[in-house]
This record gives sequence, C-alpha cells and structure tokens, in this order.
Amino acid sequence: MEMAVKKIQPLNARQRREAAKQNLREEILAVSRGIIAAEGYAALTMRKLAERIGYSPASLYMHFRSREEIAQEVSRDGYVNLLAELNAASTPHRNDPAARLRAMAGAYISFGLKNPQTYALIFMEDPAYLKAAYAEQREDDPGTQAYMLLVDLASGLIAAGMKPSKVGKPARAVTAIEFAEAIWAALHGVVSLKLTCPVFPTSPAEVLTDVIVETLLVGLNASVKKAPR
Amino acid sequence: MEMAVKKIQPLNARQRREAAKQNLREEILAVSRGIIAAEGYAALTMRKLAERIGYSPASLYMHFRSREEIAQEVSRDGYVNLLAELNAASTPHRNDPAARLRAMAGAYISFGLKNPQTYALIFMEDPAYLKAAYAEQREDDPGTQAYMLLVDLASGLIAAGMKPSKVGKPARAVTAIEFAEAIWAALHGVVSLKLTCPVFPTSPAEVLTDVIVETLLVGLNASVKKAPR
DNA sequence: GTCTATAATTTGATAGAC
DNA sequence: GTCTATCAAATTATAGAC
Repeated sequence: MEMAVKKIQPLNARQRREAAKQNLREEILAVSRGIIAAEGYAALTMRKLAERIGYSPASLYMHFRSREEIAQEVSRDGYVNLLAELNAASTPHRNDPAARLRAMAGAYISFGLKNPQTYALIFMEDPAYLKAAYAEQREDDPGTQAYMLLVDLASGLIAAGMKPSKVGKPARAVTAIEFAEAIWAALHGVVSLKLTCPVFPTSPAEVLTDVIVETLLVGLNASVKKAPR
Repeated sequence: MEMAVKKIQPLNARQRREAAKQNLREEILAVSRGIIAAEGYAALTMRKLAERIGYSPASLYMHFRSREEIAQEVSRDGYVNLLAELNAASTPHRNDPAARLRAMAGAYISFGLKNPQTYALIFMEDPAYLKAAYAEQREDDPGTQAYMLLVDLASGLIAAGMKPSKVGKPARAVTAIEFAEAIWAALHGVVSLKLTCPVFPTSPAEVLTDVIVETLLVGLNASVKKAPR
C-alpha cells in the first residue's frame, strides 16, 4: 500500500528539475520547428527563439550547445515525419512494386511541397552541421531508415523483374542502392526545383513526377517481358 | 588623312572615362566570379571584393547598385557557360534524339559538378534576387535559351516517336514543355543532391544519371515500337 | 537556471572630404 | 571617382549578478 502510494506520488525535487529541464528543451524544439517551418532556417535566431519561449537568449545555451545543435534535432524530427509518410504510402502496396513506387513517390513530393522549409533544412541547407548526424549512421536514425526503405523499394522492383537498364561499359546490372538513389535524386530534383525557382518549372510537381515515374515504369516493364518465366 | 589619324588617336577624356568605368565594372565582375566559384555566394562580401580589386568598398557602389545586382550579373554569366556546354553537346547529335539526350544530360551534370558554387548560385540560392532576371523573359536571355534548348530536345524525342508515358486521368499526352521540365528536374536532382549532401547519395553522379537516362530511354523506345510506321 | 548586459564580429550601405 | 570614416543593424555567444 505504501509502495503503491509512493509510486503515484509527485516527483521529488530532483525529478521535477529534470522534467522541467526536459520540458523546456522540448518547448525550445517545438518553437524552433515552428519558426523553421514558417520562415526557414535562416530566420531561426537565438534572440527570436528566446523571445517566443519567454526566456532570455542566454538560457538557450543551457539546453543546447549552439544553434546548429538545435537544427540537428529539428532535422531529425523532419526525417521522422518523412519516414512516417513514406511508410504509410508503402505499406498498402507490399505486393505490387509498381504501385508502391507510385505511392511513395507521391508521398515524397507531397511531403516536400507541404513542408518546404523543413525539406530545405534537411536536404538543401549547407550540410556542415549535418555531417555529425550522418557520421553516426546508427540503425535507428530516421534518415537512415527512410533511405533503407527506398533501397527496399528498389530491391522489390528488381526482384519482380523490373530492372533498370544496364549501365557502364562493359554493361553491368544496376544495384538496388544505385537504383534507389537514382529514384531519390529524380524526386528530389522535382521538389527542390519547385522550392527554389520562382517561375521554372512551369508544370506542377505532380505532373513532372508522373512523367518521370510512369516513363521509368514503362522502361522497367520492358525488362519484365524479356525475363524468363 | 586627318580623319584617319583622328580615328586612330587615343580616346578623348570622356571616352577614356567611359572605358575606365567599363573596365572596372568588368574587373569587379571577374573577381566576383572568382570569389563565388571558389567560396560560394555567401562569401561574396563587398569588403572582400573591394580589397581584391584594390578599391574601397564605397567605390563598388559607383558601378553596382547592390550586392544582389552583382549576383545577377554573375548568374547570367553562369548561364552563358551552361548554355555553351549544352549547345556543344547538342550540336553533333541533331539527327539522333537519344544520343542527343545522353550528351546533353552528361554536359549538364558535368557543368554542375565542375562549377558547384556557380551552379548553386543559379539554381539553389534563395531566388528573390533572380525574380527580376526571370521577369524579363527576354529572348536573348541565356537562361531562357538553355531552357528552350531543353524543350527542343524534348520535341525532337517526341517527334521521333519517343513519347513519355501518358499521365493524368483521363490519360493525356505529355507536352514537350512538361517532358523537358521533367528531364531537367531529374538531372537537377542528381547535381543538387551531390552538392548538398555530404554522404548520400553514395553512387557517382554519372551512374545515377545513366540509370535515369537509360531507363527512361527504354521506356521511350517502347512507345516507338507501338507507333504506326 | 535565469537574468541583464555586453562582448566581439560581421554585414551592407552611406556621408562628406578631396 | 575614390577615399576615409562610420553608420546602423544584425548575429552568436558569454560573463557575472542574483
């Protein structure tokens, strides 16, 4: 009985301190996400950030070493959301690689267009501050997981006989990693061009994506017909 | 006789002033190109620029309204070079659309990888200062010409029966502009990803380009076989 | 832990002497 | 046209009081 009560009791002083510190850290991140999403990474200044959370600029440095460390965390958070959308698009089409490609491609450009500033932070910002994040290459890193999901998509296409054209001389088969990276690059091109160029391309991102994906699929299907059955 | 001598005579005061002013303007641009090419647009500060040309910062404002105006000129210059390389790649393959696509794609990513900072200035920088340039849409603008060259490439492919897969619902044929922009976006994705991401993609840009271009070509060729002859 | 105050720097752009 | 000197405005980050 006593023990049960004890477990429900409020946190002790030390725990409360820890919780408060954790909460403030989370609030800093939440506000940072908001600023970046609305105005971009360049607009994330320590002064503005401090003002919005109701603390002084100096206090921020109790929770983060630097502005870049905040950017790293926000970036990681963006990867989490991207991964979630890619997973949601991928899951219903486990047994249909072509449909899976269409769905994931749509989810990718949709994410980029709906979260332009976050997308820019992750993929289009000067990458110096991301090196640390990439250097880890931990398996639970959401960016790594999104990457692996793309590789899995490419593997599925290849396994179904939908192989990209051979490349190089002498000609050799394309690996799943190369295939995945090629797909990623093409999609990234659509999103990033839309985000940076004010007038070009004139066509909607969805149309450009369709042109690329559907024409690639025709090319891939050509290899299916030739494959032994 | 007098007249002939007159024509050879040194410039008068006014002409010399004009020439000197023009020369200084060109020197400012040349040094700016160098700084941007070596260190990127962010490193182009008026102080550094003034120091390198041996004038004071204030003097720069006699020749350019602002830093952005310099960026516009350098950007235009980059377009001139890009256009030249695209033209050189295109010309030998006027009668072979597929070979022309391969050559132009190679020239495009080669330009981007060899001139990363200039490429970033043109296509990846915050585009506010480019709006003026784009707004003109003059026919002699090198950027517009490069764009039109791509559209011509797409037109050539389509005319040869190499049509991209239909898109939308109800399905409709892809226009040359959409096709050109899709190709451009995919190539831009390869270059820009290589320039901003330190570790991904792991595959060389040339391989990614090959995967995209060659697989697209298979898809395009599929439409040729179906075409009436 | 949080604050005030400020250091230290860098920037684009300008005023006025010459 | 060019210079010196400086403005005005940002920025990140820190020192020291409380």
